[in-house]
Amino acid sequence: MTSNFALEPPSAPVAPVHGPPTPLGAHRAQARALAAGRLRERISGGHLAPGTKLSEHVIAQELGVSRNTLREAFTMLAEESLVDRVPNRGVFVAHPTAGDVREIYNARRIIEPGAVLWGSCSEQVLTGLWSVIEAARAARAAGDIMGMADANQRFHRGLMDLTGSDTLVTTMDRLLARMRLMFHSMSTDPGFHGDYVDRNAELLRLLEAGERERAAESLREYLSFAEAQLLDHVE
Amino acid sequence: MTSNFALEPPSAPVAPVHGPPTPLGAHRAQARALAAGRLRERISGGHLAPGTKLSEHVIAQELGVSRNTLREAFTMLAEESLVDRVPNRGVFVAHPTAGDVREIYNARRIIEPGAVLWGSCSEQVLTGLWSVIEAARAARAAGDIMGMADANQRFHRGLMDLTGSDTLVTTMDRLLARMRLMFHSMSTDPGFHGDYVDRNAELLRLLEAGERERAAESLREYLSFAEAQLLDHVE
DNA sequence: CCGACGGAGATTGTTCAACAATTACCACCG
DNA sequence: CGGTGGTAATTGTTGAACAATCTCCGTCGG
Repeated sequence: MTSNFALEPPSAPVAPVHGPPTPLGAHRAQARALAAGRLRERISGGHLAPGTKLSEHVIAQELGVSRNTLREAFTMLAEESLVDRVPNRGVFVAHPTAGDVREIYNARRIIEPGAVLWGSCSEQVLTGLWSVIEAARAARAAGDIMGMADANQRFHRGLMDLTGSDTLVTTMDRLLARMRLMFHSMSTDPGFHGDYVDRNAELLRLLEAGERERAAESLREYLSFAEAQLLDHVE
Repeated sequence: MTSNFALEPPSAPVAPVHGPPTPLGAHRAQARALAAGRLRERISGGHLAPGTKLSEHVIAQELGVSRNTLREAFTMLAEESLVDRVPNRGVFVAHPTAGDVREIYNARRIIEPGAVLWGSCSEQVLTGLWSVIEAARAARAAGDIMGMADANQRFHRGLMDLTGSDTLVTTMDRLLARMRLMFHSMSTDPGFHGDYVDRNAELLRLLEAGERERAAESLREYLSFAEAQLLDHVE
């Protein structure tokens, strides 16, 4: 049980070692990532309700992977806060509470206005954002609630492209994935994503006009409003 | 090989299931978290140089865990970007490039000034930050380079407490952990963390005085300066 | 001398089977 | 009706096994 873990030579704490020569081929099936992806889809898609227990034996069989591989997938999803791991009890689809809503919006109220205020507005990113607005309008015209919600999430994710940081894009992706968990319990609510489209468009207009402070402040209000609306539905 | 994955009933996509009854005891040893923690220490502490290959067989033996458990730990560390996983080649201690430096600072230039500009300055957080400044000054007086670097990191981590968001605190923790990987290659540089102490103190003074915009802008300049300095050393 | 070729050995990706510890379920009993 | 005990199921972890892949090294040909 006493593991010394003496990998490095005592005389030279930082040994000069050459890293991964070249990140080449990656053909062999990566069961872990595939399993995690399948579960992610199911969870984000609302096919697995929050709180659902994910039995190792059952899911492993359904996904066609071994229990060990599935456990690695669970480890990934747990790090993404998509599932909760309760020791000796199992893995459960995350069940966001009111506290989680506040937590998520506390984060969004920093990074989204930050991206708007300090990001770099490349032509490419802006046109991308406008195309998302267009998709949202089309969805609204078609009365496609799911499409509106989806476009709204893509818009906020797209804001992170202003930062040029993969870290922030990933952080936002995970935040939005957690939000999706809640949406599926209330997506039937008519007009829930109603005027978001116009507010997003207005935000983008301000941003393009160089009125960043106004855009950021507007976004912060928007987020607080959305948070309050969400908290109402979570009680 | 064809896995249907038909857990949920087709008629009721969102099945009502009760979540984890109560997140109670957690006594049984969690080898995975312990192994990940040990490795995290070794990596962040600079005892494992960037690029070092982490052999499953060797590390598993040294940590006293099975190869499967170690793999779960690797999965955690990979999600934290502390190690790189190269398919069929192995796991390597992350080796930040110049691009990674830019990536990290692009993120920090958003969330840190965001926290300063929009966070809530509770008395508790402010005194905490002042105590970190104090520790930094003590370290500087003692000529303790490591202590200064450590206090500097604790300061920037402490800024995230202004946001009240665990997500952002965790994000910053991971960014700083990646930064540490680079520092160990250059920590001997005299005066590398020299005037950071005073700049942090000035930042905190501005924040306390309610001059948030000035504080945020000052922090952004500071971060760009640090980034440039770091990029010099990475070539 | 140098580079292509090839094969043996080591390492990773994944699975399976097993066991102790813990939990869940349920019948029994006061 | 509530506590109690026991059995079955589940999780945490291990060890061994196997195919696929990579690494290394010696050989051969130019």
